[in-house]
Amino acid sequence: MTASSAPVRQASVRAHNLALVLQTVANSTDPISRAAVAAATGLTRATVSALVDDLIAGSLLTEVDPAPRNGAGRPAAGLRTTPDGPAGLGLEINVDYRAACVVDLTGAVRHRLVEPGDQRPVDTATALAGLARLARRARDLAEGEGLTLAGAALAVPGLVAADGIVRVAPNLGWQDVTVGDLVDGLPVTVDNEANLAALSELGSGGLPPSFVYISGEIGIGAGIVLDGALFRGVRGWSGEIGHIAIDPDGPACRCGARGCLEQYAGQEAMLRTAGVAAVTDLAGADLTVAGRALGTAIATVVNLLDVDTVVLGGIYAPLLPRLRDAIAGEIERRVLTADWSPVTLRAATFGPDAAMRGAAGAVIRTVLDDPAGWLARSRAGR
Amino acid sequence: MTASSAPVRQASVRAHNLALVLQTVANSTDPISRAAVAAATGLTRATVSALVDDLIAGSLLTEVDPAPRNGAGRPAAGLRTTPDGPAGLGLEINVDYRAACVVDLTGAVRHRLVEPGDQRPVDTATALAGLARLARRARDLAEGEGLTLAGAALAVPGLVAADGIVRVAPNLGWQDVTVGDLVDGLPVTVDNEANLAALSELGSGGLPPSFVYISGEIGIGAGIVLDGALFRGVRGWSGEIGHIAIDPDGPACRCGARGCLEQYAGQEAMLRTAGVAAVTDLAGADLTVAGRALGTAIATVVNLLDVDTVVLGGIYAPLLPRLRDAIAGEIERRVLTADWSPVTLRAATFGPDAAMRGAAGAVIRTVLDDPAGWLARSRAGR
DNA sequence: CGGATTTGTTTATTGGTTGAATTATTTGAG
DNA sequence: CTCAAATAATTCAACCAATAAACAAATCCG
Repeated sequence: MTASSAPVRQASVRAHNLALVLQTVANSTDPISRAAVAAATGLTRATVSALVDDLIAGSLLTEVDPAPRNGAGRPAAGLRTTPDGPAGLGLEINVDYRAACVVDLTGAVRHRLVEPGDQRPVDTATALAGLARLARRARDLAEGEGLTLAGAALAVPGLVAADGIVRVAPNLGWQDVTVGDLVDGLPVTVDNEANLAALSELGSGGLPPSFVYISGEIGIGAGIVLDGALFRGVRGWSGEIGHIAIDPDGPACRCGARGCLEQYAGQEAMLRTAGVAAVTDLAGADLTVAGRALGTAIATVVNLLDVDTVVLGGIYAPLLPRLRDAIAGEIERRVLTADWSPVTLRAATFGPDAAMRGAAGAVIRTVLDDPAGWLARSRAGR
Repeated sequence: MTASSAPVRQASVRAHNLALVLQTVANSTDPISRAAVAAATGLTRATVSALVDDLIAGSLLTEVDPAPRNGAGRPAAGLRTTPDGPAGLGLEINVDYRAACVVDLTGAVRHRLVEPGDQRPVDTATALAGLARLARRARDLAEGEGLTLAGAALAVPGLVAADGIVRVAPNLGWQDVTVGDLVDGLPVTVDNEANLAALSELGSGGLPPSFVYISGEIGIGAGIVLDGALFRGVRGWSGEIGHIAIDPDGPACRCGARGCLEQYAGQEAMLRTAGVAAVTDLAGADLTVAGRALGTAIATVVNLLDVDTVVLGGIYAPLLPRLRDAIAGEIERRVLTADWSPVTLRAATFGPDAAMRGAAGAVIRTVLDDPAGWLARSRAGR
């Protein structure tokens, strides 16, 4: 059944159009008038006005001075998303730091807290307690500025099941961890680091609605974005690109198989191959082996999913100039359709903050996607 | 922007609920009452009655004797999709035959025409003319029974761009072919054979909403179904699994690369490895090499997409018993999450007719997905 | 035979968009 | 300086579709 098996009533019409108007305003770089929103969406000006009234009353939009216009006519009132409305709390825990940030509806990062420190020796409960402390600090900062947190999202370097339980995060030593209540009462969703980083790239603009983000860290993960939405797979662990087979008889991998991509293009493999100790030293090294393996893997992804853009993040982003030729060569050779449709390789725009920003962005996206729900919840007092 | 950038008016509400009711009836095995539809959809009985009236007037539904029920109460009137309403024309052209079938709204195959014969020596125009002749014969048969063709779909063993142009079908010798008007005025969509075969499996029921169908013919293709819908990729050529790399230094492939899956598990490679001449002889051969390669490829797909069901079609379907161990072994070894979430391997239920049936099914699916549009078009006379 | 029960229809109400008319505010021409 | 033209936003009656509740129809069971 394709017709999303839920009945539609008039209230859903309003909910949909409310989201449509809000997103039209949010996606516009300049302040935009009600009339322009009407033209962009296909709704009438009357309807847009009514919807905008609701959004302003619920402090999701504000009127600002419009972009100056020339010619006759009554000047428009500009609309923008409010910086004072709901905000998203983005959290990240990784091998050598934990971090939090608060992003408002306009997309601006209002606060950013980073606590370096090896998280590995710490046991899970202590790690979660530290994360909760950090999250509460961020919440206090946000509420001190009059922001209302709409929720929190946590980026984890591991496999996260659809129900939010962390099945395994090898580099943190986590196994079957339920994150639970970090900040009293605030709903927390948990997701894979690469997935959330992909979302942050999507939000950065300038990318097509379908692309694959590849995150190079100790492990290698991919966030798959199809038609503007994250593709999580049936159970939540799509994008495990680090363990696709490059050579069936290649070196043994910690996963038990042989010749996984990670054994060629993972951080440790690259350091070993280059014979250097620090990631920064890779900038001068010969990365052909890693680049070809990565290119083979990307060719596989493109053959399967027919995406035309691949974003390289994590340690790959700064190394892309040295990796590009080897990757592009394999794509050229192995992608069946490379002749008609070139594949664009891009370095990620956000550095190490990508996952954390994506997490915060995922929260504000829930508001942008369902403003009616948010208005109802915030009217119900909270 | 996620809110599918189209405004919603009242008419869209009706269109959506019309589709919801129609699909609820279509998905029910037994005749179903208006009250049961209301219970299943969450609409009120009054609304369902009004919608059903429209669907009956437009001859998409008919009243039939209900499934017998015990207990008190007024007996229900049963609802079924009509066998006399719109029908879909499914077409297929392949290396050694062309075929057509007509499927009605109930899913029954009303007519089936197969013309064996090598299509390769024939030039494109002649091949299309032959296809058009076949299609018109099928149409005449359908119209002779009072059916109205809602459209046609053509399955092609090759790469089909989103605009319906066949970029290349190597085994037919086609290149940049526009199919155009086969049956005067009837809209024809063109799609890849594996994609349409996957749709026919989806329609057969008993499958989860997300799975991958792998078609083994001369080439190897995959149809990717995510959440009940075919995933076609950005430009239309997703699922090119035949050319993902199994061994970067393997045998040269006709695509120019080395070690593609097709060189291990394609029909010709399997015959060569087994040292037999006919596909039927493979049933007694050792297929470990092909099975392991296929298993490696499937493991890659599962790692990337996190699907839990893989359907094997084409020549793989009858060979699955001999392939299964090798495939399952590679999946076990290479799928990171194999421990928690087993991958189900299935043989396809439809044999060589799969693509053709899927094509016809794709047409009737357009009616099931948008009955309002169909009613408007058929009211406008046609 | 009559109450209970379930199906299906009728009718008034509600909610949300539309379209036309109206008001508001500017530019520019005479 | 005033008035017409132009553009923005609001108001209001009309319309459409779903809902809720009452009602009619048809059966079962005691």
